[in-house]
Amino acid sequence: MHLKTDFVEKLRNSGLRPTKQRLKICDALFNTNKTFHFTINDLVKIISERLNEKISLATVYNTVHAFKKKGYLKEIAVNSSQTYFDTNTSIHHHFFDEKERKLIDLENDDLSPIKIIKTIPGKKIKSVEVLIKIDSNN
Amino acid sequence: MHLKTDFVEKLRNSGLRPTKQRLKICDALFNTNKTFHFTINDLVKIISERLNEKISLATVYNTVHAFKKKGYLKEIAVNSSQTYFDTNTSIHHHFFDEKERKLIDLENDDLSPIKIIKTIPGKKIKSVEVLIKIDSNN
DNA sequence: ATCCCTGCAAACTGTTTGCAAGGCC
DNA sequence: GGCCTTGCAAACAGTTTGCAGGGAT
Repeated sequence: MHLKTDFVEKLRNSGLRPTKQRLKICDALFNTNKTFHFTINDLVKIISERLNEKISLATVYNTVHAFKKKGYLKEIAVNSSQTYFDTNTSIHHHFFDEKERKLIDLENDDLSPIKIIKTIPGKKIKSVEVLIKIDSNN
Repeated sequence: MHLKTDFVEKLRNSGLRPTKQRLKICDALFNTNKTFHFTINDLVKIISERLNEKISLATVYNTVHAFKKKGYLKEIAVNSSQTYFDTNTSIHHHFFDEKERKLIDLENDDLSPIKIIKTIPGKKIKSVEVLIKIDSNN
């Protein structure tokens, strides 16, 4: 588990002031061993329900974007109605459960390696994302 | 190239009435040998600029969704700010040029085959999408 | 003291919906 | 005639922005 002082340092090191709100958001996002996936809405709910705190929506957006820019969060393209974020910033891929509207990590071994043969002149690859949509059997 | 009567039949066969608006949209989307990628906005522009026609936004949305439901269009998850559609409904993957905001098809040979080892109990795979974001070299 | 950050409300973008008028069968 | 479709405007959801007050350094 992480200590509050870790977060303070983490923020300071990235040039972000360790405000009360940002520390709460760190607490909600990173104070766990496992990575997780969330929308802004999820995060607001977690903050208000689990941490019993109220942080302005604008601040949550600001902070999530700041964290993304600093590389602490990754954005996942799922569909156009909601933006999903992932606390696991390493290269990995996802299942998306359409019914539950939830992302599930794929480990490296869960997928054959992806080799891209085609290249586009003057362009370089920035990211490779595999999204596997799943649904109930019935 | 397609004849107008082809579109009339196509629509009728899928239980959609061949209205003037839908035929125009067919004309804009399918009257070409090559597949293409578009947002609703792109489509509205094409209709008004190239075909010199004005179709209500609601109708464009209705029609695109109807075509998608009938399997004539595929939706591509790129990011959360805009929905992209593809007239190529076969299984294939994409580059997304972040600067140009444009999709580029990958042919089957352009990518190593994707094997998914992991399974989720009670769930089946509905689709597999690979999105490769690219950007300028400099 | 300075500059950054927060919170509120208003604004904005892309999309959906309700409903009356019109078009297809 | 009956039902489907269109078009407009209003509504809506998620996100962004402007700005005044508050907090960190």
